[in-house]
Amino acid sequence: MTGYEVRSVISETLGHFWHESFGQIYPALQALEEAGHVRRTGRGPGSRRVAEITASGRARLRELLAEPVATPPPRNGTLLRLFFGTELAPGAARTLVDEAVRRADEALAGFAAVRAEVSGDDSPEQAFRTMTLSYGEHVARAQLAWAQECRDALDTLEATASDPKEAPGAGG
Amino acid sequence: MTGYEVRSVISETLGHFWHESFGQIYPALQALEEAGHVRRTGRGPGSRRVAEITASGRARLRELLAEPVATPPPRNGTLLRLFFGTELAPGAARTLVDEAVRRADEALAGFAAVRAEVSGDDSPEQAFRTMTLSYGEHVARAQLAWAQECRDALDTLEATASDPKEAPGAGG
DNA sequence: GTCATCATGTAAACCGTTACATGATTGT
DNA sequence: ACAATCATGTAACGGTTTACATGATGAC
Repeated sequence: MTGYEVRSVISETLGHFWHESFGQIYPALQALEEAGHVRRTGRGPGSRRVAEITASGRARLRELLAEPVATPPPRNGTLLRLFFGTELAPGAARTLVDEAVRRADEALAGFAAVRAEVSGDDSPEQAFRTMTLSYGEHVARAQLAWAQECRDALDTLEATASDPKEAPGAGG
Repeated sequence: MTGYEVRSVISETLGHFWHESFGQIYPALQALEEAGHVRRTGRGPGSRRVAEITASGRARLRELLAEPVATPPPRNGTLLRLFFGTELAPGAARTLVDEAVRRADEALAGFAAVRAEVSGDDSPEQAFRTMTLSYGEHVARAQLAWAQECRDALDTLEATASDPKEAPGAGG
């Protein structure tokens, strides 16, 4: 694969849970070549340099995969804004929730397409790929359910705000 | 609040979706003071410098909260390792899933404690706080359901690997 | 007295994105 | 011709963590 192809495959196949930019990939490829973890051809047509993993590269991959999972500090911009909901302009909270729905719907549509592609294959590789896919589906569905709950909560909030004396749901 | 307290409140209240380190907080507090967005007392007992938000600070907060939500490129270490499941040592995939279960269980326990604390209050602030809490709960439950699915898939994978001729679930 | 916690700050290191610079190939 | 895409790289910039340095307060 070329560096360019590495990036395509990452965004197409791991896109919903991983990301690498060219600024990471090309220097990494050079370092890996120097370390003997990949072999690269000279420049071919279109300046392409095809890289191939070596035995030591595969060993290094296994080493890295065996390292403990790093859980980076969370930063969820939607929740941060929602937390400060009382400082938001009217309707802004609802917009945030609507955007979350749109993102989750889009994600689910993408996952459905991949599902259709990979179904029928029962190799171990596909089993593992299906697990990562399923994670995305579960989380996206959870986000949709949560968003619906939020919409209801925002309805209640608006109702009580415009009609402070009434108990919510008691009509008016 | 002191910078130290800001950090405590962030990790206690927003901990499941946001994080700030001292290296961010203290320089930020200085910049905010210079910009007139916070007012700070001189050094009190224990060297504490108490900061308070100003009107312009609150305006700035609203400005920042109105900015579009940035969605950083995803990087999920667990899924990355699982994707390369065939390169993993035997049992490593299961360990990853088990760890995910432990993390989700811990998170849910923490959420339950907060739920108990904030229940009964129906102020707008609490409504928004409950939304962020509920997000954590929905996602954590989705992760648990996913993990159970993964365990089943790993069982099937191990069964077919040790007994390649048998159809999965046909007994033997 | 000493330990944990409260408290403030600085600086180096790290990681990663983004913008830039450049050029080949392919389709229209 | 020209645009889109393929392709490789470098460098600046920005945000964050981590480590370090320092000291007060309160509990035991």
